[in-house]
Amino acid sequence: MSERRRHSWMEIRDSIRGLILNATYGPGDKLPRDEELALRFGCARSTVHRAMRDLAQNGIVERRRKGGTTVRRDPVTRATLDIPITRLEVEQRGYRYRHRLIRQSIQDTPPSIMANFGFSEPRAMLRVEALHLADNRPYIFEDRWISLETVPEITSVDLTHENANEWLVRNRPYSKCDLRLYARTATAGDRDMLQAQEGEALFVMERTTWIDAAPITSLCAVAHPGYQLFTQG
Amino acid sequence: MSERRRHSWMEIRDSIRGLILNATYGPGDKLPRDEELALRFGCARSTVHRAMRDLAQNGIVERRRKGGTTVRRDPVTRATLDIPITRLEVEQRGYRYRHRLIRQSIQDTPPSIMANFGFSEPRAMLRVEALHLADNRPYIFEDRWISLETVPEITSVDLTHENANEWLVRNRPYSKCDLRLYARTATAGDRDMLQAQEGEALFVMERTTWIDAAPITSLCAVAHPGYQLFTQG
DNA sequence: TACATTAATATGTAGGTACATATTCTTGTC
DNA sequence: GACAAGAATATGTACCTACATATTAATGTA
Repeated sequence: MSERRRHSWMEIRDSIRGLILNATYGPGDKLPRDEELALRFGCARSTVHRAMRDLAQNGIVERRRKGGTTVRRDPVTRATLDIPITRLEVEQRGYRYRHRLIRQSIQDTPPSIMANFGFSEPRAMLRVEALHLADNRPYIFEDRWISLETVPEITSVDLTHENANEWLVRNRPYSKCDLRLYARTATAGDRDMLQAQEGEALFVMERTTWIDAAPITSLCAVAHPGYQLFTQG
Repeated sequence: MSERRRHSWMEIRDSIRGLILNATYGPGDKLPRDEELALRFGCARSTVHRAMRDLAQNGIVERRRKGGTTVRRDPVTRATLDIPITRLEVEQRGYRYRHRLIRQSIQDTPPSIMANFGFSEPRAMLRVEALHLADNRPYIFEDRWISLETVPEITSVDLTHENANEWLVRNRPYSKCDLRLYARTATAGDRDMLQAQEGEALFVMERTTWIDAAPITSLCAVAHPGYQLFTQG
């Protein structure tokens, strides 16, 4: 009698989302337990769980052990940004990539970098300033600080040849990454470095990474005028 | 004899990542099948699968049915951006939120919006221009186009009271979202609208959403000078 | 050789059981 | 009433089996 067809977790997810959409469960409401929903939908709890994980990941619901599942009170637009290594980005646009090391020295971290890492005291780090070029035109200028404690090998890498961006991404995975994006007006310094008109709007990406609690690198990347960052998918 | 302790998928994930990091498997290499790895690590295939899903999601490996798992040739920095509804963003910063409808009319889509949606022909859509304010100071100006076919009810919503941003996010879930971020120089129009100095750098977010293949909305949001977008987590 | 058909295979998913873990709720003690 | 200890409970995970599905590889046919 009870026709037990197999339900895909995406079907279940859409059903649950439907319940939220048609206001059966509104923002802040508690959803039934997984087991209860499984019974109701005629599927296994693991399938409901799979669906719920997806909804939670997409910011639709929040889940807490024992606390149950609640509909998020504040919907968000959640987007995944892929920031490829710069060489690849340049090559994918059909340009020839080049890279120029501008400066490299060991310095104490300034307040901005301390803030990014959450340091209360300055620390000595390797500061690397480099320019990425696309067909010999400036593409991105990066001012990067690298932890000497977490990444001691970096001092023996020839950064004129291999750039720090690539070396780190290939050799130091990170477990945490903070990203900060904003617009900045080009200064006189940018004019020479990025061939930007003074006063032109520049896109800035600040990125700080850690492996567990250990700081790896913090950088401020300023893109050439006209640069766009986008998601696909 | 064979001590079969339970392995968490995160342990397994870290082990696999370790294999990639210490160059046992380099970029482009094919990893062993899940089953083989499960045997090697002494855990269930499902645990390896769980670990692999995480690695795939974070851009470390790529998986294809029958094709197997390969180490991504081009590492990426993957970050999740949460863009809350603007009212919440304002209120979380401790300001009082207000919203002003500037203009509202039905127009044919211009080329830029057609490009965002992938239209080859212009279509009539509802264009809504609105300003979000924080403590009566301009916060974000949005120029939004809403599909009349996908969202017919929108014409009967009073957008002076409830803003389109919130109405849509609460009433129209999207299955696909394209995001485009860049910097733009303030024009004379921005000066009045956003109280920006002419020539100042402004942060722009373009966002286009669909439900399945049906277009919902495409908007261009220009933030006040000094605005920053960041991830946390 | 070119192309369609079929077999082989690695990942993906559904269902189920048992237990782990993090909270919340309850109860006891002062 | 305040606080600590313990019970209750919803989600999270590990393991297993059986199939589903998407591709690649192999095979057959013109």
